[in-house]
Amino acid sequence: MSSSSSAAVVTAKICFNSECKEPLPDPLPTRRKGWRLRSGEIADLCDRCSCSFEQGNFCETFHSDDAGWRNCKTCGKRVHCGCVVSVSTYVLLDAGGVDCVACARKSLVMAPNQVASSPMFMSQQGPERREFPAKSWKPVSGPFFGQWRQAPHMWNMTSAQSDLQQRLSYEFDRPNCIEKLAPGGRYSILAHEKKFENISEKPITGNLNNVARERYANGKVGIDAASTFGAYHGEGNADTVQDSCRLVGDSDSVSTRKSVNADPCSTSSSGANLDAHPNSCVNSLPSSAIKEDSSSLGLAAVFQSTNCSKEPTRFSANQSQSQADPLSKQFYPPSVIDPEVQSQMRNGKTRVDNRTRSQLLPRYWPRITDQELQQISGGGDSNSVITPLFEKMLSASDAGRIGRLVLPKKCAEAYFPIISQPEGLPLKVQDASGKDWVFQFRYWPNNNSRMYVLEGVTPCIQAMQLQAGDTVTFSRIDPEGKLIMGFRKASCGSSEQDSQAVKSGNGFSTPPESDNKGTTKDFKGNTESRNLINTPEQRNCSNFANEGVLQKDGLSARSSQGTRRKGGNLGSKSKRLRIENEDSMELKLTWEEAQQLLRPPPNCVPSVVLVEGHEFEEYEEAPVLGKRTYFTTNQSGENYQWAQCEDCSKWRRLPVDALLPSRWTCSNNTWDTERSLCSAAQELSLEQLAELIPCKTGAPKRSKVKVETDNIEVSDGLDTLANLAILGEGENLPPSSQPTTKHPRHRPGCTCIVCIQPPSGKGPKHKQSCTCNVCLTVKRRFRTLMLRREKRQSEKEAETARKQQKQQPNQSSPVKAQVCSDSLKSGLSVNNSPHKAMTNEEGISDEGVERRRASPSPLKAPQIDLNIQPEREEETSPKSESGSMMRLLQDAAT
DNA sequence: GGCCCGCATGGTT
DNA sequence: GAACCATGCGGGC
Repeated sequence: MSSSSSAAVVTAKICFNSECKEPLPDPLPTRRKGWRLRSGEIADLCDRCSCSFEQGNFCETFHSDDAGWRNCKTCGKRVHCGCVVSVSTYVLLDAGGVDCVACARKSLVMAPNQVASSPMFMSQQGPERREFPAKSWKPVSGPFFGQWRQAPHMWNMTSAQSDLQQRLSYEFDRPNCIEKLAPGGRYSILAHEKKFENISEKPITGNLNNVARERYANGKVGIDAASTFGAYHGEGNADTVQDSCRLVGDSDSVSTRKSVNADPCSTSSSGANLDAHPNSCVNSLPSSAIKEDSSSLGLAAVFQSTNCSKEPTRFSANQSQSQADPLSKQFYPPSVIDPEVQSQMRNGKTRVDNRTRSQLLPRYWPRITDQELQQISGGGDSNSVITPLFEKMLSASDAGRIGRLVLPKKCAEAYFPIISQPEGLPLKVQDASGKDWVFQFRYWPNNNSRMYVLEGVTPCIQAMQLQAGDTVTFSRIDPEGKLIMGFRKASCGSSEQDSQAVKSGNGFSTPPESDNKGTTKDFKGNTESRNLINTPEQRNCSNFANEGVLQKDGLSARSSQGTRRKGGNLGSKSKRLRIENEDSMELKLTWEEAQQLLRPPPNCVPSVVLVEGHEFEEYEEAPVLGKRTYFTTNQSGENYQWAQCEDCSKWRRLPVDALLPSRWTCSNNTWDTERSLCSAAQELSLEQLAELIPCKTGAPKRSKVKVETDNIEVSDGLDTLANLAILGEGENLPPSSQPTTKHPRHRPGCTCIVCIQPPSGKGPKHKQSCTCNVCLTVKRRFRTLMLRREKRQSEKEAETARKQQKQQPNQSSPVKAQVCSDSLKSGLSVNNSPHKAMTNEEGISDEGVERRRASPSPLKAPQIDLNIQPEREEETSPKSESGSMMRLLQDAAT
């Protein structure tokens, strides 16, 4: 970006200063300060002129006799207002006259009536306001409180200045940013001034002022880059962006238009557009440019209204290219900016952006196309300048019902108002349809840091029909400073598109942001990527979906995929999800099995307690894990159990009440001395055992193992339970014999039946007063099932009873009293019993209840038989006792 | 019991 | 190893 590259316009190798024209070495040894030419290039100056320019006395040196000198209204200092060199050293005052930039800055900072707020601020009052001493923005009263206007005295500032004001309000005043600035960063007006020292060599005419005043008079606020650009070029009364664009386009080069129109490689400062290199097309970017740190986080673009887009010069020469070139349609993180431009930006833009930018994860870099931007601001002010800020792919929790969108910290701190209180601020955000949403921007303290969230996003998320994996984008429209929220659906991205996107690799729109390494080549071959955007399918997908910045293209899909964390951030920290869906299922199943392995603690004498009339053995110690056995009944009805030797794997028949340790061998077979040695033959063949023990045949749920491998299955269950036990205590005990005082549903020390009840139903039992979840569930479930069954049984009877009731209406009351009495006897609370509730609610007649007293229902018994399985009894015989308490408890436990 | 709020936890970068 | 951030979880309503 030197004059040598535009020799047609600028005489190469001589100082650009017409007053000097000193020959320049070729090539220039170092980069020198100079102002920006209309072509976007920087005037090359000799050492002396460059030094003078840099020191700010260029005009005094070379233009002292020229017209345009004025005095600062505040300090009286002479200010040259007649040339581009000094264009950024003064500020036009509303009441006329000028202020030198130093005084302007003072007033900017000091003016008490110009306490700036975030353009997005809703609350114009309040403590948060203190955090915005920045000074150039203030709210404009009116219905659209989200719109902000530049302070009147600054209205004549350049767009870059105005943009600076905005960024100042967000960044400059942040302590951290100040801190970053401290080492020499000049993130101040002067910083921007510096940049605008490079505007153009063409002398400024009065048009600039006129333009500014006209815009002021017309109520137009802020001067965008385009108008400024036109004005700076003295192209006449560039009153609007369109005008300026046209003027620029009429007289300027394609590169100029590109710099204004399509070059996204500009900073958040509108003025950065002016800095765009004429060849700043990403295609031409050297790879080094990509690797270089950018100088700005924000990406500014002059929004071109639809009518403006009709301007032939707006898109004219560029239009086809623009449409054909996705890169020209997209906004790129500054890292793709021409390194020279970056250098320029660095000169003027401070290190804040550099640092912020470098700290921002690529996944948050905005990937908004200007197509989207146009949609964002569709119908908006054509003067608007859209600055894509950042984007974020919605996580499951973001898109969930909680309504909290977690904001990347860096992004929140860079682009949203500073908040000092966790309560934060209401933040007004406009979606692309123009609908305003108000979110609460706040934070939570988190590990000596902050976690920023937007609360209340659910309605917006739902309105946009977003879900996890979709991407929301945040942009800012200047000069209003409105926050714009767009979105991009991930669902539309097809694999084909993805592959195309991969092939095209069009810069930041496609690569997985986590992969910076790919960005270099990603900036090549973007034509293909643009075609991708314009495919009919994509157009369909890119329908604005009635408002959103909807880019259902492969780019976004890839982006979404790319942003996905390892293991995916969709559906949550997927590991947890996997545990829930897979491991926990496995755990649950093995737990069911493991319950059958529980044994009463050794050398522990139980105490007998009554639970609703039933005796339970209470052990002071938690149960231990025993060996799994299988209960069978022979033809004579005799019950016994089968256990497998740990050593020889032979099956031994044992008494039904035998309780085996976790490791049981033939030598422990005290019940059958003939088979107390592994050498002894097995009583039954494996085939016979397979028939005898159903679980060996695969009939039960998890009996997919053969007899020979059954111990493995048992071991699995043991291990599972042992692991659970290990979580709690018993480090010195072998896993299989550790007390199981911890398991998923219970607390340490729990003595509920699940923890202590052996599979046989014998041994430890829970307290009558036990209030563990399982016991309560058992009771509740029992009652519910009983009542359900009772209800069904009595429905027919109830009908008959009603008929009888009609005939004998006076008999109902005594019956009801009797029911209550029975309920009390049964140990159920009358008042709280679901029995009563259901009875009453379901309208079961008293007659029916009375009849139930005579039925074989367990409720009629004085005490509940917890061993009853009403579900099975419904299907079989009410008197069936086949169900076990353990089964019921297991059902309840699961 | 459900929802919301605020914080804690822990996986990921 | 620190920071970030997605999500879990407990308490309050």
